[in-house]
Amino acid sequence: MGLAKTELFTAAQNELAFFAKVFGHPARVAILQHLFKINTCVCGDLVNEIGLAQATISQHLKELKNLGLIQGNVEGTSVCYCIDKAKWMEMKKVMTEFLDQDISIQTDCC
Amino acid sequence: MGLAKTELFTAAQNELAFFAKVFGHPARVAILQHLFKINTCVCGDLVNEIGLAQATISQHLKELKNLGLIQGNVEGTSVCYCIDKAKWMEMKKVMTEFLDQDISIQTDCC
DNA sequence: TCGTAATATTGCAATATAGCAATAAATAAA
DNA sequence: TTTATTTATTGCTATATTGCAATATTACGA
Repeated sequence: MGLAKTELFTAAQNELAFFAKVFGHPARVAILQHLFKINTCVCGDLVNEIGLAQATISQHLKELKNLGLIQGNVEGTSVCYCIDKAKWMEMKKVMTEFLDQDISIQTDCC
Repeated sequence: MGLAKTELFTAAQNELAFFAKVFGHPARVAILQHLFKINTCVCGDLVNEIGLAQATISQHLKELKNLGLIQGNVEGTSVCYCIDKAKWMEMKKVMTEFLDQDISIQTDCC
């Protein structure tokens, strides 16, 4: 029904899926990459950088902010966004543990 | 319109989003973890392991297979699934590069 | 105060996703 | 050949997501 049965899974599995979902759209990937590349707060130019409408960018930023991966600081009429490094590290740990689960496996079956 | 404007983004950004999207559901996370944990082909018991209906599991397996992360080998009446290690490594590289982009950043702004 | 600029929110349409019952397909066993 | 077992597919419903135009909000500057 378009609704994941989260109660069937562990908190860790749901958390990982939640993080991964936010990366599941190229616009959010592009936003995060731009924030890292610029290495400073970004006020406004994301709409020009990425070709989507202002309302759409605002929505994607909201999702990233809700997850805690970015922070928004009001500065006059504009809002400056930057990566929340602590949250990024937390997310990275969760993702890396998942990605590295192949390391403990020695044998092959197929 | 429920449709990502992929043409606005680079191939790398779209590829990453494509990989991430498949991890964006706890059932697929659980399936992959089970395959790693068992460390052998899995024939059938995924439906019991995870609490979803057989048709639903089959759909999730199909998505993982389409992406190339798992292989399905027919064995009698059942189909045995296992991780495709080569594809897993390829995916891991793409994801890790994205996750590690914070390493090159020294300063902080906010 | 009024106008301007930047961002957020609302409301809508179109498409995507998740889930499952029912059914189909494939193969092994009797 | 018939039956049982296992997995895939179909068809459907409900919810989620993406995108944008229009509008609201907020704060600065004249």
